[in-house]
Amino acid sequence: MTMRNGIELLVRRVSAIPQHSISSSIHFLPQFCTSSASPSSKLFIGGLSWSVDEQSLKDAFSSFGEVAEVRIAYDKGSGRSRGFGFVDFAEEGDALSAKDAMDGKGLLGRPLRISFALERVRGGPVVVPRLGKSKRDRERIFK
DNA sequence: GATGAGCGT
Repeated sequence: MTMRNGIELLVRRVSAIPQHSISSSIHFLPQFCTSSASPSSKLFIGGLSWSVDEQSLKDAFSSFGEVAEVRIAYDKGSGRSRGFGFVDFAEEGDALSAKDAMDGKGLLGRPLRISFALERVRGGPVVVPRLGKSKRDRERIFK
């Protein structure tokens, strides 16, 4: 568990909690909830044409830097594209410039919707911690 | 031969 993984996990847990009920010490968190500001080398690519495959997606982004991984979400049954995918860059800066340059731009006639990818959760359902009113209870979510 | 926001077989 890296520090950032821990923080992102924490963000996903507290994002469902009304902000006014949370201590002021974590009011900075919403900036991580906005996909546009989340620092990552992996991009979520939405708005893909059904006919875009992983090879053409990689070709469309490889001019911005070394592409470490490309995935397209396919329907389990039919095998058709679900219209979104992921592009992971070796360098975070390349991911940012690719996002800035390609977000809203067309690929095969469809405008791309690009944001930074959420961390894929490899466990079960996320458990939302129950917050109390005491300071000690609030600090429990940092463990 | 379909569909159009979303976060991955």
